[in-house]
Amino acid sequence: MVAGPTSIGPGKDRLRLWIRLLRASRTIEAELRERLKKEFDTTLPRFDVMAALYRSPEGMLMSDLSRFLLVSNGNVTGIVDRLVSEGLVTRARRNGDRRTSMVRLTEEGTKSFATIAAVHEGWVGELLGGVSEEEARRLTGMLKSFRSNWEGRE
Amino acid sequence: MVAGPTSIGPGKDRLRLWIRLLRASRTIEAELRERLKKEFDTTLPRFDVMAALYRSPEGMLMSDLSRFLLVSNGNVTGIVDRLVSEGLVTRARRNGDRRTSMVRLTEEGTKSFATIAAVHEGWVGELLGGVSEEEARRLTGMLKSFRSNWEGRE
DNA sequence: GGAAATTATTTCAAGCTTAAAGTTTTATAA
DNA sequence: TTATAAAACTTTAAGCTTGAAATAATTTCC
Repeated sequence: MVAGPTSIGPGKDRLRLWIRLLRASRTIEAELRERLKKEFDTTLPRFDVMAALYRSPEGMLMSDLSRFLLVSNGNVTGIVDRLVSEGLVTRARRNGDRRTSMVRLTEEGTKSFATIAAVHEGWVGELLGGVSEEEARRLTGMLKSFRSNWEGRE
Repeated sequence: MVAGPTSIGPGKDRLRLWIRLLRASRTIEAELRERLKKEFDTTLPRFDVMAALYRSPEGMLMSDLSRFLLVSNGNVTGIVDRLVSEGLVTRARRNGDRRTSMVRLTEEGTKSFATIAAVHEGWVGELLGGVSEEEARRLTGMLKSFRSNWEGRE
């Protein structure tokens, strides 16, 4: 998936784009993962879950998290389990629907995330330093559009 | 890593770009992974390794593979182990340097990959259909540049 | 009301992934 | 030489990831 096109033809430019896209995101992701580990002894998936919860102080259901983060249900279960055992997150059973539980950041989790997020934003700024803010806005716009074609069919 | 910015400020546009980039590649990657599983009973990492080997009929060392695919050494060991056990790849010890072994596609592996790659290219064309070929070339160019800033330091 | 379907979540097995530690082989250099 | 370092690779432990199966609670509808 990270290799170059194996043939030439009509789809060639889109294939090249996809390979670039994947290499770029993997490279940046690897660097961020390494720094999160070294500087804060945490992981990207934990960071992702905490980021989602930080935006929803009222809490999120497990299924909200999995939908929002584009990962499977079972995956979220494990990550939340670990965050709970580290005291960064709570799972509160609900009276209304006893199948579900509300996941929230603890006070410690909130403080911890705020610290990490500030540094993280700086890292991203650094790693994407080759793109001007203006160019970043244009690229963002392009990326916004290109999913709509096929997503949400079936 | 997939959530939106948690603050506003100077790095905001780059952070937005990074989040878009990651969401886009994760969405496409997930779709491709699912199709590879359903249609060919294989996985993305296996496909990646085979794609790399397909470009190098003379073979690749394990370390070549790991460098090219941007993954760790130990990771490649496991994937190649499975490909070998499936008869798609061979590991040939070398006379010159007995620490290393040359990894090559078998005849079956070559045929299998060619089939899958053709279909795969079509999928990418479909999934990136919202981007014109012209636009794809421009985006590719932009992505090409934006790593050079920080990569290869230290 | 009660069977049947749906929804929310967890569990499980298999595989992917990394960093770190271990093994074997080759290169360096005193 | 022959110790020491370096290189190539594998192994290991821990965690991430998925899809499928299992569990439990709620809703639907006869």
